[in-house]
Amino acid sequence: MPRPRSLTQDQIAAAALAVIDRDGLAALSMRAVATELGMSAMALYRYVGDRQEVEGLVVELVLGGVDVSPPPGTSWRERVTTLVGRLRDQVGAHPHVVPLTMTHRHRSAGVLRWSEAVLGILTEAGLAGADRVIALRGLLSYVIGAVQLEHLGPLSGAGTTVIAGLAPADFPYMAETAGHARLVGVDEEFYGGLAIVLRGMCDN
Amino acid sequence: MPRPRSLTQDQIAAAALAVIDRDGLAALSMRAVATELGMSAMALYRYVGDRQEVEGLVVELVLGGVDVSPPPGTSWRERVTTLVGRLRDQVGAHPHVVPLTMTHRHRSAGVLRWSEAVLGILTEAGLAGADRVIALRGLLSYVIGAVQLEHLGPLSGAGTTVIAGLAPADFPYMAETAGHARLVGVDEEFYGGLAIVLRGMCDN
DNA sequence: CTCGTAGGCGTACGGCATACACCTACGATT
DNA sequence: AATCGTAGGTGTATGCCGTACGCCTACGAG
Repeated sequence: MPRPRSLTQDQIAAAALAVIDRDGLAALSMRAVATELGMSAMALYRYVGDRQEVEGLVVELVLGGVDVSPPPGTSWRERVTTLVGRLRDQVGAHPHVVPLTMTHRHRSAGVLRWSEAVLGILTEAGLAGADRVIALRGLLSYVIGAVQLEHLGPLSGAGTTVIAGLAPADFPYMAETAGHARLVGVDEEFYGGLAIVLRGMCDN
Repeated sequence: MPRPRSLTQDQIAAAALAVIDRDGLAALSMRAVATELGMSAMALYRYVGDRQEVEGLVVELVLGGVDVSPPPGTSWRERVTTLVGRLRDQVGAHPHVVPLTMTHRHRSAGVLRWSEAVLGILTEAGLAGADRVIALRGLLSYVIGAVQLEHLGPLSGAGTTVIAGLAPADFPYMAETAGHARLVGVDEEFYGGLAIVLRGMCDN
């Protein structure tokens, strides 16, 4: 009966994501999102309960965009690798939202869809019961950790600074490893780690 | 010559951790830490540059407390498992700091010491070069992800809410897995996933 | 005993999330 | 076509936050 809505939650999510992509996560505020939409800050509260909900919408926008259709691939490992890679790419396209993805991951329907797809493949691989639970959880753990390691890692080489200022002689393995690490590309590292997890998951 | 310092960075870290443990991460503020120490907020700035540095000190306090002395154990897998378990326990003792550990992990000398110890064991296991880089990174990814999954998971069952409100029929595997998941304890889940990673890391 | 240094504090500013009261645009009803 | 109740949008205000700045003063070296 009354005045119709002029905004959708998707538009709010898109505006918030635009702010984050452009100005960084620290710049995300109700005021900034409202400005992005050409409205007053308080108008947003007709559509969301609070700032946390906006963050949740952003995560859903990013994670919900992952294609979970059955991927091609001869082996189940290849297919899981494809799904994992798609998730990684989607997050990688918006690196600033990484810290949000963990705090809000559990509320995302997108993650649920993705997990469902992965579970289907794991089932085909012969996993069931507790083994399958642990395998999914292990895989999810690896992906979450690896994405973070990749995107909120050194952050302008601060990590190297710590190493350098801390008597390299006391950390012979780390020093040597750092040398090798520079030769290993981020993709190789990510998919290499993934291969480890998939290899350990079951025998066939 | 002048007035001596009355505070150490450790005391600041301990005070901040006390605030976090008692009132949650959201309650961490310069004012709260200062009150905890019986000082004015601005007095803290004689010891730290900004709030981020306080957060870093907290992370270092938590992560630096991990015992990295060579653990007993017959196989290298058992020894790595011990080190990983110690790290998990330390974080588990202060669950509210979990979100901080990722943002500040790369600046922590404690993580460096831990990594060094793990690298030593991996080397004994016969790993070297790029393989060892990838193995360490994979292990770290798993630990980071698993700890997060464990501690900022459902958060009062919000995750289950999403599943329940989203047509369980569309997620047959998830529904079935949720049933099994309830029977798998958090420890079993964590160490089961870890075993997967360790199994896939090398052959011997 | 004196004095320079640096510790500690009070105040203030700009920005944040958001509660609340208000005005008003609008579609359903007459 | 006129009316009216509802709900959208806004302005204002409150109480937090981090932190810049300038002051006072406790202190140890001389």
